[in-house]
Amino acid sequence: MGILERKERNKQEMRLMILETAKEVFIRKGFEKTSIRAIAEKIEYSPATIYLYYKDKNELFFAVHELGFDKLLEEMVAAIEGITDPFEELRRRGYAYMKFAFENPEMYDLMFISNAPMNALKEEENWNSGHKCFALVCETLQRGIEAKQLKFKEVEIAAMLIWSFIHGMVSLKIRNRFKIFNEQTEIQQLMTASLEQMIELVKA
Amino acid sequence: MGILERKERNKQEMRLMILETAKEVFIRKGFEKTSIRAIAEKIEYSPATIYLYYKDKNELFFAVHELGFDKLLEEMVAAIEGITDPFEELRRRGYAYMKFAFENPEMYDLMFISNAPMNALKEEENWNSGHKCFALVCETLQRGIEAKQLKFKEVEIAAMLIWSFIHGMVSLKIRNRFKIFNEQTEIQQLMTASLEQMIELVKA
DNA sequence: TAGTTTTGCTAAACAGTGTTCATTAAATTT
DNA sequence: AAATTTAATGAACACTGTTTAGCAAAACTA
Repeated sequence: MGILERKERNKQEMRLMILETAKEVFIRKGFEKTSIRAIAEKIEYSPATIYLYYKDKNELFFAVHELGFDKLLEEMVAAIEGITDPFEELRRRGYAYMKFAFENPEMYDLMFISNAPMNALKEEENWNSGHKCFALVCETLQRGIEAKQLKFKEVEIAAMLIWSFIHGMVSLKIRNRFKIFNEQTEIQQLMTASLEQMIELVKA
Repeated sequence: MGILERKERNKQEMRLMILETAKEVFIRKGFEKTSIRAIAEKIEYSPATIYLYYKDKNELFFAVHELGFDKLLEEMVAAIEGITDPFEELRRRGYAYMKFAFENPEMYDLMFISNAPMNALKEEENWNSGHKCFALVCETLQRGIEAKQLKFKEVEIAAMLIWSFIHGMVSLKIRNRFKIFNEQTEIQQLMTASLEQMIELVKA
């Protein structure tokens, strides 16, 4: 039955085309300003067609946000290449996370700030994309705690504290709240210094 | 010229009515889902009338977000009533900030997560509402540093670190990213424990 | 091969959004 | 009483996400 296979292949190709176009438009124009119609025009299909492949806009952008997690995961793995010291791992992963956010602000926004992808997540499902990244950080923290290099006792608390801090910093930057600082303050520099300070604070 | 005065008064009353109604609708339905038309219906005026008092939706919600800052400021001041120890001040203000976010999640969202109010802020203007709150925290931190109760040397770094951490935690909660944790994890409890851990970490 | 069914797609519409503007009705001034 | 200023609006514009009836082309069946 080669026909069915070809059809399935075409379907997947179409899904991919929509997905990549959505990603491209979304990164260029931002999530809020990206319309289904704009994506449809770019792939030269009618807007209604998109709804044959994705349930709604939230579901489409959930798929896009998963692409972001693939990339982040990759970079979080690459960040500790050749490293064995858990503490150094933590530092590198902290910087890698921040770097990702700086280089892909729109994608970071969709992944960790925007409501869209979480609205597509049904109550009983769990957030697999998130889980994988989170597990990596937890492993690093766990080893750091076991090696007594960190002033933490519980991984959960450590994970929440570290993640919240970096996410807070990055999201305040992305959503423009660092206007609160003095005009001449070099924000990016201050962010790096804060991350360094945080690393210093958790060192046992 | 009593007529002109009455007119000015009426104008201010109208602005206030729009503002308070906007606040009410927004807190109930969330920012994105609050429409100018819904506010107009509630005050029994046409949607166009709102545009005679506020330039656009962003400007109206900028005004609403300022109400939030008035309240937060109040609570940040009240939080340290009768306290003189800078370290205890920091703890109380940390909890007060978190409590505010918990009790007014929609308002917190508008104040610190949503794009809307910052879009209403012209490039040359500065964010006064934010500044006042920020100054309070900086004072507390400054005194803590001077009293050598904190492991910080620079207020800017301290402020960014502490604020980013609490904001990160609160915003990850509000935007549903703590789904990343185990299902049975008691998030609110973990958040308190993390805040306590953080306070412990910065203690000199 | 001819007829039937299935598939993939779309035009058009629905119900909503923020925003603008000519027009009206009322209040104020002359 | 007439002219002017002001406040408010109805109706429209240009969008948005989403649904649905209908239409060709492809696939299947006789």
